[in-house]
Amino acid sequence: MKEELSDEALELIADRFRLLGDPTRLRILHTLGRDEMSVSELVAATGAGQANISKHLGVLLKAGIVSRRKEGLTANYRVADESIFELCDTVCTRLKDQFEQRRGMLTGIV
Amino acid sequence: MKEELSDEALELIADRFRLLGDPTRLRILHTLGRDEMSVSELVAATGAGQANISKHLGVLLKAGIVSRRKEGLTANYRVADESIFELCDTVCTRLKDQFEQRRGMLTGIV
DNA sequence: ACACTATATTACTATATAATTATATAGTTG
DNA sequence: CAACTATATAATTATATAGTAATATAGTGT
Repeated sequence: MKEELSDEALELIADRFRLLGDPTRLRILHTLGRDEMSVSELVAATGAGQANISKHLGVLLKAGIVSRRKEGLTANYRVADESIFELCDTVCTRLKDQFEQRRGMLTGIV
Repeated sequence: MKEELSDEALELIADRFRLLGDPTRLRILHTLGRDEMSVSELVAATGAGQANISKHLGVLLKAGIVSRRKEGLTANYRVADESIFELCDTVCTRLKDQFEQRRGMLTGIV
């Protein structure tokens, strides 16, 4: 039996994928890794603008992918949803396989 | 040691996530499931326009997520990259957990 | 050859959103 | 309180892309 997925459910899932479909957000998440970092640390580490980083962090926070801990003036973020690492690993592995396979299609020609 | 991910690598991974970040494409993939279907079958099953389905299938094909088998006039597609099911399951499970957790935050108030 | 059908492509419109600049907010220090 | 700092927000611009209508392409049957 195939479950019926409603349009709303598909929207929710698509939203989550779209969230991960931005290089700057992936850069933020990869830079954070398992550590906690402040906005300015992320700005320094990624080279992106402060407003841009703040906005992306806001998006990730609202989606529950990161958590925020305020401490005085600084805001410290950390990855709250570790499943994103699994997702990225799956995608990365699959992409490597795919390139390997496509490379294989061309060997023996030259 | 944390691997350094280049901007190009992040782009590739983000591209893949962005590909999955569209409800219509998710609908197509979910409708396909493990079966092979023609474009017109997909059009009928999803309710989307023919041109739209064709375009999305083209995108998915170029990305290697589906494969195409032409048979006379009809084009039959099937999911070629089963890892997408794993990705969707992971996201879906995580979203459910998240909603359950957020629901828990509100219980006992009313 | 002609009509018909299935799919792909093109051109267009509308919408979403990433990046940036400027500004607001709020905590800190003198 | 004034100056300073860190972060967030608003407004703007530019770009990407989803959906659609029209058309092209190509296989099928008469």
